[in-house]
Amino acid sequence: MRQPAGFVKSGAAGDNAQARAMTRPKANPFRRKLESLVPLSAAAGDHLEEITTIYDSHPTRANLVPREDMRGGRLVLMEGFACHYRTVAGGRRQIIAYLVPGDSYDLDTALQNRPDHVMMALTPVRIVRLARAAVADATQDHPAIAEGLRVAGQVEEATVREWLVDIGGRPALERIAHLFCELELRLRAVGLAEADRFDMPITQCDLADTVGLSSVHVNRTLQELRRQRLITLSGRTLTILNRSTFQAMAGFRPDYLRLRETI
Amino acid sequence: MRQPAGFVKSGAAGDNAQARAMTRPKANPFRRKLESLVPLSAAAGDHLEEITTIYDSHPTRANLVPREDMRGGRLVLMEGFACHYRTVAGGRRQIIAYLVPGDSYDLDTALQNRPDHVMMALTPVRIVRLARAAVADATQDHPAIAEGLRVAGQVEEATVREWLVDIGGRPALERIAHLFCELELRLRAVGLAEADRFDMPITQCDLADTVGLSSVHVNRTLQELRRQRLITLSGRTLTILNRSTFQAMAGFRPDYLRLRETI
DNA sequence: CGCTAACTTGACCCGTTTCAACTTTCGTGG
DNA sequence: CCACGAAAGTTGAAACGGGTCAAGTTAGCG
Repeated sequence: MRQPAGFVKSGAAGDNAQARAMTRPKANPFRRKLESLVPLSAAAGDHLEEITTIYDSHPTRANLVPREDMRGGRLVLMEGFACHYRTVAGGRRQIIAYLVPGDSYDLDTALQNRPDHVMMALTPVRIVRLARAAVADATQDHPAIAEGLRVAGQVEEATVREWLVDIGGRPALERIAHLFCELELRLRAVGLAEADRFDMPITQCDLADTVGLSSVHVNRTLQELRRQRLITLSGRTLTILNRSTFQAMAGFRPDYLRLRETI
Repeated sequence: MRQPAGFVKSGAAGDNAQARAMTRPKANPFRRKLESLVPLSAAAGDHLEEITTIYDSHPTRANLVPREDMRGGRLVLMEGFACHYRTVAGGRRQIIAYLVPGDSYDLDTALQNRPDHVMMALTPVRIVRLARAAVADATQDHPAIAEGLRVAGQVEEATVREWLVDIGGRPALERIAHLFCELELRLRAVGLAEADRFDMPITQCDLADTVGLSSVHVNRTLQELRRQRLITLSGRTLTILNRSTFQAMAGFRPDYLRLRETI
């Protein structure tokens, strides 16, 4: 498999309708994300949509947030996948966090990281850059938005701890399964997963750098997950075949994501 | 080796003077901790000392913060080591963070963790419980204190990410070495390490649960570190024999601790 | 002065890595 | 539109790091 098509092409006519439904959220993902964490008034939700209409596109592997501008601002991912990683002496790379549509992060805290911390697009992405003032306005006008962003930050922290536990001592099968459980819920929260099926454009190398395994072993583990009929993975579409069994096997408990409804 | 002596005995007469100097900070560790992160006025420093005079003691393995009281308060560790861990199905345990003297954490965020998140004393400890009002007063009277606590929180987050990178893909020797480098700097910052030597009361089982190895392998790795003359470890006293070599071997770079002077 | 927690050691086993070749997929340029 | 090239995925064989089990030894504390 190869890297996903760019937006120009995928936006063109002739697309498979189902694929579009799965990758194109019906509502603004930033709004949906915060709504998944805290109750939002219609006015607050509308406000979020208004400030996230102007975005720019970047291709796979683009380095997001290299510049010093936008101090105090916030980056919002509207479409595509990105990741936050750190390089280690020896050429290794550790992915620390994924960003999926609706996720955002503070540019100030990003800028005080070491230069070996990088934010990179894993697929073609669309991002909105909110200026400090825009964030300040939104949070002052709508306390629920401030609360939502605070909770989102706490979830981020909790997620890193969860990954630490996962990588610290679970065998390969459970590690990867746990990651898939998390992605499924996060994507479902913003309307990008239905019927336990979602678009998973992450390469096996990226997965390896996430869970601390070699890409060869990730490949074999994915085959094992398929062999045991726990998932299907054709093309870029991942389906979890029996959610409760799968979650139990992975030792996954969704509490740390703080979703208001976990379905 | 056995678990460390309780405070009653260690405070009694007949102690080795050097050992006392190493385990008894000259100044208030909470003050020193925040001073190591941000400049503090004398008034702010004195204020910190004033609010941390009343503490209570707990023995090794005591579960800290079980109660629902103290909402909005803050727990400050004044003496001894503690850790934050999570248990996993299968009996495994993953230590997520260490607390050394001067470290503190917010009881609100602690209380919204799952019940399988535990804060436990690794040695006999003395802790101060600051009520919400005490924290609010201190941060309002002295903005530098608020800033210091904010930075301390950011350092905590950065430390978890650092551990993730460490555990994600470094061999045993470097994993443990990296942890020792971090502990040395954190203890030095509060005056509990001198000449690259410090009191390391963490058992090999605890180390194992921290770095994601078996205790047997931790034991062998420690022997290997000694054999290579990188450290000495007699009783509970750890000495790093050649700091710059050791840090380089461990891939350790102290930036993430945000210490004002790294020496 | 014995009990118990912590540490140590040896042998064997298994999960995972490494290396290297090969196949498939897909984007691009001719 | 096809062919080429590069990125992604797949496979096998061999080596190794680390795990497990089980039996010790040491060292503090009561």
